[in-house]
Amino acid sequence: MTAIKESSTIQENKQYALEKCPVTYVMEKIGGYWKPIILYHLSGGSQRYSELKRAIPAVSEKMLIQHLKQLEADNLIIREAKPVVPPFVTYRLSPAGNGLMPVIQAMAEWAFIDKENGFF
Amino acid sequence: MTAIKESSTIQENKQYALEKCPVTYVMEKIGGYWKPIILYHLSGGSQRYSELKRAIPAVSEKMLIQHLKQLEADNLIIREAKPVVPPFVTYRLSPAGNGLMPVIQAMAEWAFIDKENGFF
DNA sequence: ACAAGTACTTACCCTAAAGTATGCACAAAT
DNA sequence: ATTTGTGCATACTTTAGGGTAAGTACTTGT
Repeated sequence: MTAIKESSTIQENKQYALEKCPVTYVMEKIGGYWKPIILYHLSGGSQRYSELKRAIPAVSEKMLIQHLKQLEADNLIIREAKPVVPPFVTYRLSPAGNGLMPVIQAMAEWAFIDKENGFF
Repeated sequence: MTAIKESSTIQENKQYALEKCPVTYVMEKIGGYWKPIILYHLSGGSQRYSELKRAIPAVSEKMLIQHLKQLEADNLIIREAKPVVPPFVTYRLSPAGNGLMPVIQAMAEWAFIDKENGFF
């Protein structure tokens, strides 16, 4: 699963910055490139693993589960597996994950405004 | 300045995803770990380079200028240099950068709520 | 008998991003 | 005369993140 290493200078410094800057705190949780994108795709309701995979073709399977596991560990999403075969696993937002929707929404809105204005 | 390479599989795939997912679009602009943090510190008004440095001690100088240059290139911040010595350079949000404030605000708010609920 | 679909896991490798360190130009202060 | 501060640039190394590929277990469809 390629765990994330914890020590090194940046990790320690981050620890310090965490207490000062709320945005830093958020970046620790959804700072990766893919996490906000995954959360966005879950904003419409629960999705199966394979649905997410198809919805985000740019992400490799490894990255997808890795980030799903991390999001689950951070209590942002909830995994539900039905004990059938073939497997049937769905992911959905937790209450805490739902609390992030204003962030994701704001992102989506800004993207549209930005495109309208031709800033790209 | 260590420029960012453009090609490779992920870049091409991102290109595709860009047209489908607004959040992906946003991540291309402020997806790095530091960018939202920098923007947050500029939300209170213009800051000198050295002020930013002190405000975000966890970031190395290299990362700081690198991201400031990228943010400037993406028209999210504006650099102003007074031709004096020692140099006097300030950074502030551009109109487009200001449009991102709802995102940053939403992040900050979520961080506070999350901490209150003891989700960490 | 074989392929296909599901939700992963694991291993190996490679590269982009970040760390570290140093240099620069110039002026004011000590 | 040396140090201090400013806003960077540049080289050199390390590491974390991601790519690719293969395997697993079990069932349904052909």
